[in-house]
Amino acid sequence: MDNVDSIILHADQHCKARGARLTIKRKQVLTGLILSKKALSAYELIAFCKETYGETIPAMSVYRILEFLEDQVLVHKLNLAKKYVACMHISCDHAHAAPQFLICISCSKVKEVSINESTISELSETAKNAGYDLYSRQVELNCLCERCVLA
Amino acid sequence: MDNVDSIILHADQHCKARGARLTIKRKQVLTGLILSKKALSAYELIAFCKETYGETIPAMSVYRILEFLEDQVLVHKLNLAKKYVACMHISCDHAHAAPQFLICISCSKVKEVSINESTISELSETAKNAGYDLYSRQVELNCLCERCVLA
DNA sequence: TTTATATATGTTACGTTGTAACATATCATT
DNA sequence: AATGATATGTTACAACGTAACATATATAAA
Repeated sequence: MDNVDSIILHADQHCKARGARLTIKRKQVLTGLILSKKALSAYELIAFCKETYGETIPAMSVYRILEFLEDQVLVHKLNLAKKYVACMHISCDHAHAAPQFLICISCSKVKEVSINESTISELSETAKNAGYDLYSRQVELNCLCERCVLA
Repeated sequence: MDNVDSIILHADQHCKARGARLTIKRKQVLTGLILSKKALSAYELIAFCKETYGETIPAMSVYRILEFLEDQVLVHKLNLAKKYVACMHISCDHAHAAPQFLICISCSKVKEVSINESTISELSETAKNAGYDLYSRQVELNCLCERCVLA
């Protein structure tokens, strides 16, 4: 899988272009998320770095690294699941529509899809009418994936 | 505010009709949520019961009580905020549409509104097309309320 | 190159949310 | 009063997350 390497390289350039640095530890954490088929918690990422690189990154650092990766839009935080996923647009440079995250509550598999503009504006309108402003256009939904819905 | 008492009485009858018991401690916790202008955490409810009734309810019990109240659809759990609110339909018996919770991330004020059937089915369709089944029709959105959006 | 400055990471010590496993108390019925 | 079901208490802990302060590493300027 040197596909990962090319994604990392791309992310590296993306950071440089924004005047930010994708350090080794940041790359390690990001690699964990890219390789994972599911959302991972901060502590699962700590375990990954330990197993894969022999690095013991303290929790505080991992949270800081995840925050950095979020700021670079390389990673999304799933507040519902308290886990993290690599952005599905990490390799394509195009802009990001409002994301809808489908999170399997059984296996943590996550799919990031774009929300219809009409849907997000309906949600936003409904909120507006109630006197609330959407803080984020990210919608997270607890689901069951195809596999888990059978089990 | 004997309005609260009448709500509690109503909830009591609602539970009885379902063969469940609204005990004193359950009433105390529910009262806390009814009186509160905002979503409360389990530990905030423990503090409320301590202050208001002199009861020190252990965390384990409060979580069990909240689960009971959820089962009776008297209370909703806001997974995004890790807090709880009284159901806004607690006094009216009519059925519950898919709820959309607007949560102020600054002050925890929450408004529960019904989602347009079209909106929820769009979300559900999008999920379906991606191979996911919605586990719940509850949508939670981080917002800023009118007051906090100014500050 | 060395110094200064900003950026990144490490350390310690906690706070919050939540639960497993087991014990006891309270209620409803015979 | 005895029994069985329901409700609550106790202890001990796990996971998530951060504040405050210390150190290391990179980058730019002298």
